Amino acid sequence: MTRPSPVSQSLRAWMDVFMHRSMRNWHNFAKSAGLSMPQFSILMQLHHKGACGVSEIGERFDITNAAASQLVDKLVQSGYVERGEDPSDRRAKVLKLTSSGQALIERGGQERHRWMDDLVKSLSADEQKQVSEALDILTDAAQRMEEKT
Amino acid sequence: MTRPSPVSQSLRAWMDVFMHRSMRNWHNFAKSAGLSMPQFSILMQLHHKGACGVSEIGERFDITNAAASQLVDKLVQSGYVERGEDPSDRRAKVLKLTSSGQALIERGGQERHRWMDDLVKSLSADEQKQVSEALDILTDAAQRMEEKT
DNA sequence: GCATATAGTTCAGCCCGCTTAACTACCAAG
DNA sequence: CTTGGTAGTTAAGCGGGCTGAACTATATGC
Repeated sequence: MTRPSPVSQSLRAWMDVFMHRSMRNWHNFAKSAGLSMPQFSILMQLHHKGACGVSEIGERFDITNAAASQLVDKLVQSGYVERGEDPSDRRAKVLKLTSSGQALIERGGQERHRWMDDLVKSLSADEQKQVSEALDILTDAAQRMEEKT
Repeated sequence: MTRPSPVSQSLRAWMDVFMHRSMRNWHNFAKSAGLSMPQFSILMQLHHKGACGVSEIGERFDITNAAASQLVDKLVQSGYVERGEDPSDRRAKVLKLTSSGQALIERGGQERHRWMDDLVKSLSADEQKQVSEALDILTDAAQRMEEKT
């Protein structure tokens, strides 16, 4: 058992402080929009990764294509997702957020992150710069790791 | 509507990526343990806040006591939670993690930590130092804010 | 052209989470 | 002791997520 590095410890501390609160915000927002968690997760997924097919949804969430198809269908009927044809493969569908879906995700982001603005305001200008740069480094690294999986 | 500062934007970007990843880890781990998300959330709650009664579970997750009672009962039958008597109030129950439940939560924590450690390893030494300092600043600021509320 | 594989849909059926309502057991105040 | 409130359980019923299986339609390799 190797000891975790200082960075890992900082990361864990950060996570422990904020995980619970953010999770609850996220869940409550989905619920208030009349969406189940799986449904909202799909919207998040489309927002993050852009348009994709039904099978990719299934793979991401480790469910069958049947389940993915059914979930997507509900989102289509709710007006949050557009299910278009793929011109290069007439079997495939192209799923993308509608403007309504986009707006929902953005509104969720605003609500979930409002407390972050207050947090940022409590920092000095120098601290803000430092934090900003460091978080960009982390975000880039995390996205690179995500792509590799 | 004021424009978010660069720091806020960095913070939001990071939290988006981080939450997305964390949710998936969490969900997969719960699933692999044969637990639903609500069930696993209750275990997390008990781990974080310690023993409590059934009604407190209901309040935390904004569900009726009936629902809380049913969820808890499943966890008791799975051997993760002990439902004991409260000597000071014979109506109330005292819910706490069994050693098996404790072990499960800790194992879940290790899996999350592994991802973070991998993330840290993908950074240079300079970047690690920078990130570590920044996260400590954030965590301290957050805790100061927590105290004021 | 034909066989096989792939993308997606539909359906029956199951389990789960949740609510309402009815119930037990207990506490606490008059 | 009675009355009213509180902690928790149970049961019926609803809707949601998920699966396996059967199906359509399209793509691809021989």
